Amino acid sequence: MLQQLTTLDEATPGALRPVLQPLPKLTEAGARLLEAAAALFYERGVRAVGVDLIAETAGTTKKTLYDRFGSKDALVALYLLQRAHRWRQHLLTRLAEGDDESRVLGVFDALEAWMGAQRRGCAFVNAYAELGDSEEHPAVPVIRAEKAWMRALFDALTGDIALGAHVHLLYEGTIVVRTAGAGADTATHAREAVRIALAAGGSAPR
Amino acid sequence: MLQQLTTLDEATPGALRPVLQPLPKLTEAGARLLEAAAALFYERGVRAVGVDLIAETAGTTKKTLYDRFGSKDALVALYLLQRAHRWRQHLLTRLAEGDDESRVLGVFDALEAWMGAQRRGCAFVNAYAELGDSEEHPAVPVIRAEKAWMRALFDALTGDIALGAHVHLLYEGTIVVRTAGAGADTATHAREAVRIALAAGGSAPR
DNA sequence: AGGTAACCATACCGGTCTGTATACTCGCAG
DNA sequence: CTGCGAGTATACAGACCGGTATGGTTACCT
Repeated sequence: MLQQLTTLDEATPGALRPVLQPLPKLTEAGARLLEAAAALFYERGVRAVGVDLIAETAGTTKKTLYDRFGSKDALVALYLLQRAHRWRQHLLTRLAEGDDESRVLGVFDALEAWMGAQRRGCAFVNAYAELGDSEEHPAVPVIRAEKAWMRALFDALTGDIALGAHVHLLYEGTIVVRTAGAGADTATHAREAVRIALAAGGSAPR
Repeated sequence: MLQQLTTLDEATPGALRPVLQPLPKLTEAGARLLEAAAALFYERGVRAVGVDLIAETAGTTKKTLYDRFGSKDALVALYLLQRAHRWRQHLLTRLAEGDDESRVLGVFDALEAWMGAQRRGCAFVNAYAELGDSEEHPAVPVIRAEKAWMRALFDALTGDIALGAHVHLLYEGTIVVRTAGAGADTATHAREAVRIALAAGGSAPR
């Protein structure tokens, strides 16, 4: 089952295939640049962070940045690609060692653990919001692929398309409300909502 | 009931009170500026739009913009305030003339009608994503108030806090998935999810 | 007639943006 | 020992940013 999940991307349409491509190998300074960019992009937003700051934070120069990544847009896309990679690793690790009663609820546990230290919500939603109407930005397919992957995950975990869609809506809603909302009890309500959805879904969670 | 909803803000904590303040009266050029800013902000994002462009689009000057609004930040906050105002008006109008079977589902119908022509998702979530770590931005309380208002609306419509939270998660998730997701069947799945939540909530929708 | 608020037009400020260019050092493999 | 990839350092281009300053022109109100 988990083996199937880790290769879930290959079952998705061709447009989403690149997401599975292994992350490109980076030089030493390149890795520092991506790490610095990721932290800054997530915390302040991709438009609010300039390449000068990224290079300085990484202890290197703009020259190296452009030699390695070509453009800021490409760096943004790679940042999201790496983040998706890490989130899936975190998720699948948690699901592997989760208790058997419900892997679906395990996703929400993993989300809670993941977001515990991160106050800025979903990096993909944030990036999409900032890209505006530039639909041709290289990060857009990465964002869409991430959402499609999560939806496919819930479909697989619940074994039902409607139920998967329901839980996926709860998943995305949870992130939004936890971030921009006020409620501190979001996690509790989300878990209860998932239980209700699963109970009404007819099939027991696998 | 609807009378109660229209004054829902007054029941919220003091911090959210300013949201109820009537929209300030604008001069002629001021109104054009706000209208131009609203369209540009929503379509391209608040950071991507400069005050020069806003003034030019409105057929006026930066001088007038700063005379009327004081700062770009204040203009952003007012843009969101006006948008919240219009969304609530749209929503309450639709709920008033909705069929009796379920006002909760009516919210999702109103959302569908509202978002039909708008491709950029939730203006509040987008703005929050762009503001980054500047928590002192004047738009932040407007955003939080909007989410709190929607949550309070669902609480009132369902008559149950847990159920209101559940439906609110579905509501926020629907916007995200419809925008950044791929699924075209989001509306159908969302309605079905709401029906399940209501059926399991115990109390019939009012 | 006088005052005032609104508006238009234009120029400017310091700063920042992405991206490029030049010149140098270092380690290493052929 | 030579060539080259990688990295450092600095400077610069051209555009754009939010915000300010100056001045002139309506329209309305008392």
